[in-house]
Amino acid sequence: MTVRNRNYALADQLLETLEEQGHRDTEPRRKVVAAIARKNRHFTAEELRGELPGIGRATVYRALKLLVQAGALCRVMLADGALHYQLNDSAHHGHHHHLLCVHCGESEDVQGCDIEGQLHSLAAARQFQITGHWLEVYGQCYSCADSSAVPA
Amino acid sequence: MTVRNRNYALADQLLETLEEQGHRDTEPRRKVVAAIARKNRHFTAEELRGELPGIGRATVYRALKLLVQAGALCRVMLADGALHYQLNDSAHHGHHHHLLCVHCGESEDVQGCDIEGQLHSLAAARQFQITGHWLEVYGQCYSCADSSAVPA
DNA sequence: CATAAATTGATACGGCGTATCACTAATGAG
DNA sequence: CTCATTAGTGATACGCCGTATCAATTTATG
Repeated sequence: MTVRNRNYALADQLLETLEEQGHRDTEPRRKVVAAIARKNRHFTAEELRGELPGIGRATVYRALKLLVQAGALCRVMLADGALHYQLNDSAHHGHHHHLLCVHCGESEDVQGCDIEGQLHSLAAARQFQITGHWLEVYGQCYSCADSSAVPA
Repeated sequence: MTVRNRNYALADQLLETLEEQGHRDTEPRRKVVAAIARKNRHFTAEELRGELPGIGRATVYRALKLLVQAGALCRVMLADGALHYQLNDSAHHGHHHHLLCVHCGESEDVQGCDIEGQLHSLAAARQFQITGHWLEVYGQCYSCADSSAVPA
């Protein structure tokens, strides 16, 4: 499957997700979703908007919100506090975390971590009922750590 | 020690911390620090500012930034995305996390959690070098969970 | 095709933090 | 103590980001 086709398929899938939630299939929405499907890393709302001249700001933000609600996108907080969006791997639609490379911006999903369990046992001791949490992990991915090592 | 005296002592301690960092002891700064010392829960910059009429906005924000840098305050992200500030317990100046009650706003510090260790072993398997992380835990504290239970 | 309902996008607003810059206050040397 | 240096102040304005509003448009559906 070519990149072009993969993106088309993904875009269609995203649109379909929205339709399943009762949202209409509109021309601007199609364009927003297509632009998102082309992304291979996390992005900001404004970045996306810049790629969609002629489409209103509110429309872009609305689409992002709907996709987050539908679970197709997730919000990622970068180390500098900037909010980014990232396509959810279809295998990772549930709750997961990210290893964010502060160097190249790559992110890896973390699924099988037992942080929940640990938090709950910790909270139980204090009779605190956990309803949710937010975790971001920052660092360097393999290739960035490798290339920055031993510059001499 | 009375509450009043405790607050004075804390304010002095905060000012001293700033002076150790090479910052001057100024009248506006003193007032900001005093207002912070009076806080017994997390607060927003604007909330603090509201309590300091006559003091410039920039001054309040600058003081907050300095205190965060000095480790006397920490930034807390609430579940709704609002950034709050919270006095660091002098025993908790190092890295720690919070259990935030979304009901009453109380927060409890979490020190002895092994999340770091867990993250590192997880990252090691992917050759990802962790340099930092951000974790907030949301839920209900004991008294809020208690009072909201069995309303009948 | 006609109607009802959702969507769009221009505009404006609001929150939040920071840059600028002339003015003021604190500090330290003499 | 006095003066010069330097940090700090605060009014203002700016910029980013997200959202409310609302008239006009488009979509879905009977």
